[in-house]
Amino acid sequence: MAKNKQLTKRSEDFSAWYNELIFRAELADHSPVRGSMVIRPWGYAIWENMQRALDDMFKDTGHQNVYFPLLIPMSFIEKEKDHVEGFKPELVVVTHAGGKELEEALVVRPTSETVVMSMMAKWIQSYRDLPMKLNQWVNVMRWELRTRLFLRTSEFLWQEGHTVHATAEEAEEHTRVMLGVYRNFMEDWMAMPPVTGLKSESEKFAGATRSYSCEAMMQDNKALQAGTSHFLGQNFSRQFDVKFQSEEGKEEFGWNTSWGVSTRLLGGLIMTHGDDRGLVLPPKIAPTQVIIVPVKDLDDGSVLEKANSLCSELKAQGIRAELDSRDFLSPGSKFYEWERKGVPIRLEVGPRDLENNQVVLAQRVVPGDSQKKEVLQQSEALRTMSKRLDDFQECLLKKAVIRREENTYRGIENIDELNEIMSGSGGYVYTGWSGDPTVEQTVKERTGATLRCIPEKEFRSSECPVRCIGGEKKSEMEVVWAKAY
RNA sequence: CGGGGCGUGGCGCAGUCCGGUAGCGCACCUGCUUUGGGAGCAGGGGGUCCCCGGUUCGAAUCCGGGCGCCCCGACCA
Repeated sequence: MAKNKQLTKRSEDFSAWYNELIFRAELADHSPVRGSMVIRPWGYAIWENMQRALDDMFKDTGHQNVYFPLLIPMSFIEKEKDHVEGFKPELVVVTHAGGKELEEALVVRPTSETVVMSMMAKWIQSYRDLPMKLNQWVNVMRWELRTRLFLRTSEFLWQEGHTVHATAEEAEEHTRVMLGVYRNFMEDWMAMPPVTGLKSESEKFAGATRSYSCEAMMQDNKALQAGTSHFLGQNFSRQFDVKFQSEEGKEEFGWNTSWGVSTRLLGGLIMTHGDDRGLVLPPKIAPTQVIIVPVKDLDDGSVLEKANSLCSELKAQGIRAELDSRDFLSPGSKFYEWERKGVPIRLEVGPRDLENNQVVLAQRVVPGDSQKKEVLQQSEALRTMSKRLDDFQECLLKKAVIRREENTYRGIENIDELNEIMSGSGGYVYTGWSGDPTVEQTVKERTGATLRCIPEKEFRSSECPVRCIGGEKKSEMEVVWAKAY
């Protein structure tokens, strides 16, 4: 009977598992408009926790939040040549308003570099106004032919940071600082360890001089580009006249950066930690960290009373605890529901526990994946809860790092070998590369893998490969290949 | 945009070949009994069968046209 209540297994059909999980965990739903989604309360609560953590990190690195309008004049988008070419196919354009055709079409923002720069040009006079570091939390729209909840929808939520600096060095440095912020956030909060590095010319942001990215490995061994940080050079400054007077009194163009992460991170979260029973949430971003389920209340209501007091005591410790007091569901059905939704720890309280001052504790994930419940003294449960949540968080990160390393291949020297890995289990493959874009193209065509990034030093192999994967030339750098979302 | 599949209570489907009272599971509502891993019994509510047209005494079913969604490819956070 419980058969159709179970998720499709990851091993059977990863993609079906992903979709089902989103519906069953009540994270999101399809909207009436093709390709866009509704984020439901549980999914949005997770996003809010992520936003809060990121926002604090942005503030700590000297940024201020702003809001720029949804509509951007078409002419703005067209100013930067590469930018317009990159975005043109995805633009949603407003041509009519107030019952009349507009004189100039307006674009629903696909990203806001152009409008932000146009305003910054007005606000910046001298080097004393620099650096200017702004961020906004907004929705953006890019018309997509093929969409998937969280991973690729026509409208999505994100933050976009935009900064102006007096020197190229400072801007480049800031680009990397923000890449680091993203990486720390993904590791410390989401337990989703990315490989970070530089994008190749063909993969970089439309309009950027250089793009850096965080590439997180999903459980199907595909890479998810989970955050990007761009050094824009003076490309936008020159088009939008972002000028300042330097200390020496000279007029100069500002140097820009932009960087963003989106609700796509939620897709990454699902595919990093989710299992065949449902979502698994890192405690730090879980809307509910501990769910308390009362089992069979007594006539005097003492079970519910005890459950309630445990909940208050956990809350007093700053733990996000909730009591599930719904009386029309059986305890078992609640267990499944909260597991599906990924709550890290569950406490069960019943008449038996009342007598012995104990409580039954079940963790969503435990080392070794056993599903054993523990019986604890109530005092001990209260005393150790915070540490358990920390350990849980740490355990998820460790598991994810191990999984990434187990599916990483080094010392691969030719396309055939790479192809063999890609047509099998997949994963991250490190090889040498001459820097020749035709090699990149060939690899893509023959293996389905794309050049994810030129990794930062700490990810590189101890010995740099000597041969380019293309075979003919010498290797100039080490790169990471993977199939990608 | 090319290839494939599907549109039937909220969800998942059967019924379509061979036209004849619109069904099943889950969910939902009411009551009683239950409650330590998806409760049981009894009763109940809910459908323009994607849309438009045609054939027919009669269409979910046959014919014509349209629309939508999903999957697979090229483009993308």
